Amino acid sequence: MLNLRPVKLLPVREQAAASLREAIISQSIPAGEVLPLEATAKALGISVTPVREAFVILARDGLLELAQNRGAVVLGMTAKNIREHYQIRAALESEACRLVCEKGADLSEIEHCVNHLVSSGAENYSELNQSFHYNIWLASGNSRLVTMLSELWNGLSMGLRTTKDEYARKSRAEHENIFALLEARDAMKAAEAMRDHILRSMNDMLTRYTER
Amino acid sequence: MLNLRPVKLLPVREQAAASLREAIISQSIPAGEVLPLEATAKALGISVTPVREAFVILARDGLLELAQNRGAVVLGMTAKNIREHYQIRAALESEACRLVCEKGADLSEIEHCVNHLVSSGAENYSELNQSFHYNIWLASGNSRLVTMLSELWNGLSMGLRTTKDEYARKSRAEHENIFALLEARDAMKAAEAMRDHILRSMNDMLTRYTER
DNA sequence: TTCCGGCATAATGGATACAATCTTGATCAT
DNA sequence: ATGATCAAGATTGTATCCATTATGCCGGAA
Repeated sequence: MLNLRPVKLLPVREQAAASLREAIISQSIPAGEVLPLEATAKALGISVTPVREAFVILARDGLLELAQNRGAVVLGMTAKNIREHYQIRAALESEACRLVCEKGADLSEIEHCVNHLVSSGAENYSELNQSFHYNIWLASGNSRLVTMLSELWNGLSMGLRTTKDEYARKSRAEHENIFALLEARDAMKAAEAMRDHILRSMNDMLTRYTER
Repeated sequence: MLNLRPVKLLPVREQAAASLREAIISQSIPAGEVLPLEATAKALGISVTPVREAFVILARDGLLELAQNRGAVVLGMTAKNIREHYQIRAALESEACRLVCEKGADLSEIEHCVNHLVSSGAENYSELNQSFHYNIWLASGNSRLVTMLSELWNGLSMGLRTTKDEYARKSRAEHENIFALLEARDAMKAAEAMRDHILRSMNDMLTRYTER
């Protein structure tokens, strides 16, 4: 018989964290705002306990600050924030490249992503881009690295999607270059290329955020 | 008049997290154990609400796993765990060195630590070592990096203190070398030296953990 | 007017009690 | 021995309650 029982979803704290994350990075909730405990619980249709846990998660993700007796303050995307975020990503992702080279990991998934990125149009660029990076993290074999980078990605990178074609084209070329270096198992150069790739997109974001 | 009111300590959730962290990394609580909610709350002399938040914190630190409806499971210090931990530290700390060089940060605090490390005995090696690393993080100017590395340090490095003199001597020489490269503002070499330093201590830890 | 201090309100941090759901282990029949 | 049933215990989420603390307003003094 068909089992129609609803699948067990993520814990409520995770769902709440996801909802709030979405709202914060899309700036539906402006920076500086404080999130009242009961009000947000009511708004999400849940009780306060999982909301507290969600606040802890988001604070660890760098999206909130839990100030003493003053509640959860939404942190804005200041230039400093963006810079710090990308510097950390650069460090971790270049380490991932190094590990991939050193352990001679399988590259077929990564190659797949690169090929799609080159051939397909720009409409699903964002997903393919994420997929490319994610598969490198996976291939590094360091699961802790994967979770940390996933959290970072959710924390800010998701809210800072590149839309300009110009950037997408540059990115694509860099992806091909990185893949070639991974294939050559050149740990140093691959790590350096990834670092440059991420720091360049950091600069793109910074100009986009300051020029408006 | 003298103010004898007790200073406001950290939130209870942080204290609880610290206590449990200590217990886990010192292996007072063996790996695989599950931490019952009410029992731990009672053991810590607090209520369950902050304990839940502490569990979330420790799960993010990689010391616990929050399994669906099965509570908080203590994760052990397997070789894989240690390797992943140090690889991430290596990435972040070498990035810190790079940033210190690039921005030409003030090195006086770091120099101070090195001098003390060289001159003083081995009894307080651990604190001086931590202080050396911490001041590099600070000098990088990336506050997010500081918090992440602090959490990592609390998560595992604290529980894996080096005691052997042999290691301490090697470490000291490496610290001097790193400082010299920082002073020379040689970002590449300083980053590489820090990376090697941390990966070497990783290997020391791995042999210590597998040889017993 | 401007600045300072006290007071009242409101919200947080934490405690506690409780309902519902899930895991688990033991019992029992096949 | 194997497999299903079922009861006990734990977790997850809900609902309040209380003490402490931040904050804003108001009034008085310089």
